[in-house]
Amino acid sequence: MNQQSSTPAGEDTVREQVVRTADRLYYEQGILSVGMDSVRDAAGVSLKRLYSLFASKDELVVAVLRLRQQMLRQGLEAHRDLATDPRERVLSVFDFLDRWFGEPGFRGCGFINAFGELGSRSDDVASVVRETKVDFRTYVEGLVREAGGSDAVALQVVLLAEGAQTTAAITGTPSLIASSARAAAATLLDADLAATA
Amino acid sequence: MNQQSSTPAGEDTVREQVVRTADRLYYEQGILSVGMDSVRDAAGVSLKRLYSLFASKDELVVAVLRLRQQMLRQGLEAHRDLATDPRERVLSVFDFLDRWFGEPGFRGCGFINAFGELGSRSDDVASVVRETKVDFRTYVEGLVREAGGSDAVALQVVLLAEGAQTTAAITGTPSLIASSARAAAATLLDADLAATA
DNA sequence: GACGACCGAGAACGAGCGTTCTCGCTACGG
DNA sequence: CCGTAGCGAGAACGCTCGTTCTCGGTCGTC
Repeated sequence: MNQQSSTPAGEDTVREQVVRTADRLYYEQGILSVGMDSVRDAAGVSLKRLYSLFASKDELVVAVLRLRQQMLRQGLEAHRDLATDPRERVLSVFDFLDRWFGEPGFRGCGFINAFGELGSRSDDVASVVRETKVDFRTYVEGLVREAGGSDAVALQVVLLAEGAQTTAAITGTPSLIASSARAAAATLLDADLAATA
Repeated sequence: MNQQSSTPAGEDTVREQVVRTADRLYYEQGILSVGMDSVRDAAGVSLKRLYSLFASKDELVVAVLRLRQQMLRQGLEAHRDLATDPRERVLSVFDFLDRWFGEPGFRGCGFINAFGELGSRSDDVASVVRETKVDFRTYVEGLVREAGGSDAVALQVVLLAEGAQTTAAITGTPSLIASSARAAAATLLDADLAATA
């Protein structure tokens, strides 16, 4: 009990801690394989407290996905901000993916996994996943526009990124996948710029 | 009882009928949401018979995925054989996808869905999915080679196809996705041919 | 110092489901 | 005509897991 708790800030911290713990377990083992008991044990809170923070497992899952969405966004933006050239800023998406794929414990896109596990059972989960994918597409469209590209090529870049994630997850040998997708995106972007010029 | 049964051929037919029925239910509702009872009801066989044909649900799932792999292959080849130009034969992959995405009840790639649901629980299922994806990649590499393209561009075509499936499944609005991926593949293939020429 | 509200730990409950068991019928062989 | 093997229908069992309940202790308050 190293938490003073009982302050509103303490509550927020506990909630965040639970979400982070659940995210890790869910991503490692799959959402359906991780029961509330496991979350309780790993997060060190009681079931009662768990259910006072989240009315149901569904709500916890949604909170986890929202956190993950936020972290995804931050990772993308961090890599984007390393580049100044608009073309490079588009391609930074694949640098981010490359780095991610190489991390130990990479198990594919958490949103796609969640959709596969729960998409047909929970409308809330399906909505959050869809929302995230729309966000990602909008993000890429922004970068591509700044590079002078069309929304059509932005969609193609999105398809490459999604395909890279799926393929990296399933084959388990993601070494060349992100760089291959990056090269494809560069070719498509350059062709689009040449065509609309 | 319109089956004379007791002949080996009859057994095969029953088995096939069960696999087909399970495939439909699994694809529509997700594998985890369909119990053996539902398969029994829909296929019109007893549980005993079900378990005499398949030792476990896992075995049934693997059989379903193998059937689906076969049907996928046949669909791809049917579209491929409509074209004679090697470049068009590569792009026929996306004509197949376009047609598939437009079908009522399209719910994404059954293998990716199965992997999301069971990949972390059943090694057999994970293996079959991986195997299918490797097969697909090999198939595309064959087509691309005949068009004079490299394996590198073949991988890029695969990434586009995978990304199209994922995106079409999650957004639920697959109208422009396959044609967009097709155009991207054409651009990449042409660029590769020009580069290696 | 006593009382009451709160909270953690874990038991308990109920539903879903994979798998097996039981029972009764049917059909075939002697 | 009888016995028996096989099979279909569905009950039953055991496990998992989401959710709720119970019990005991603790801490703040009068």
